[in-house]
Amino acid sequence: MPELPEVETMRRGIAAIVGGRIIAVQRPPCRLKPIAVSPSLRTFRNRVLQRRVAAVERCGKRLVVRLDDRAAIVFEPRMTGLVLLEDPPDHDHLRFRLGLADVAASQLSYWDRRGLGSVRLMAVAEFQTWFAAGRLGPDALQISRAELRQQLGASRRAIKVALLDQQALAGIGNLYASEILHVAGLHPTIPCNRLTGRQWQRLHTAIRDVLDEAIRYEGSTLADGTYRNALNHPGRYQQHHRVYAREAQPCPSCGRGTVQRMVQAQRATFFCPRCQARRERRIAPL
DNA sequence: CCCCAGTCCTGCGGGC
DNA sequence: TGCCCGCAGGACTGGG
Repeated sequence: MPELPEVETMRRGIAAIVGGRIIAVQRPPCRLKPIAVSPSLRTFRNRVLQRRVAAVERCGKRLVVRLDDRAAIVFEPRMTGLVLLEDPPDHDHLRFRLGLADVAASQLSYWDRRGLGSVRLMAVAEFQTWFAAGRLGPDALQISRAELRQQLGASRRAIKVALLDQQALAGIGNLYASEILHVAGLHPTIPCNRLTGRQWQRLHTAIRDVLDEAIRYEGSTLADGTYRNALNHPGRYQQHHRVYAREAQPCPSCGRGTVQRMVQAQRATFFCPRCQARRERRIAPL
């Protein structure tokens, strides 16, 4: 579930590791299937021990810990991964740990309940090649309106499905796709190539507004309680969701529609049929 | 180009 | 009380 706002909150939360020297790389004993760590732990250690953390960045839903030697440790939390300074929620799902010296934070932990996430050490050149190959589109917070339209405009896919395409733009997942379309007043099934210029403008604004708002509330912690920030505190944006997981409840925007749930590309989509009508009400001519 | 189903993985809650 | 099953969905893959 960590999407752009949650990963950005993680990034801000671990800023205190910058300047730290890596003095340990551990994979704590765990009876569960190990998560993907590459290269092997031995090679990983050889390359990162005694290196310093130069910066902590974010690319879409990935957290990038840059080292002082043109390499980076890339955390990809996928559904249930957390990057923490504090002790994790439990030790059964603690998957990976960096020991640090010379900074207040003595360790950085990667915790992942379902274990779908990964930790990869990459040369920065390798990472950039990966971007250049188009595996990851422009970051959803950086993308311009023109770029957004360029990336998605020709597609016949439903706009909701297209927003999840990380090759088109990076950072939006299932939860925020529904929230963004609601704020933009767009029906989730509209094909991208049918959106008008005005609708692209609304979509672009809504992407920025919803993601910024979610970051301000430190992301969304759903009913399962999994998501935590770097200090093991839950997010608060779930209290401000307009449609996500609010099926059959009154729409908080118009107060008259009822939030509907549908399935697109095997994923739940939530929307208000009144705020997000397939055919927009046209402004009455004079 | 794009859609769909299957894969990975664990925990939770519904149904019986 | 327990067990099975479906569901959650991010990234990826193979088939159509």
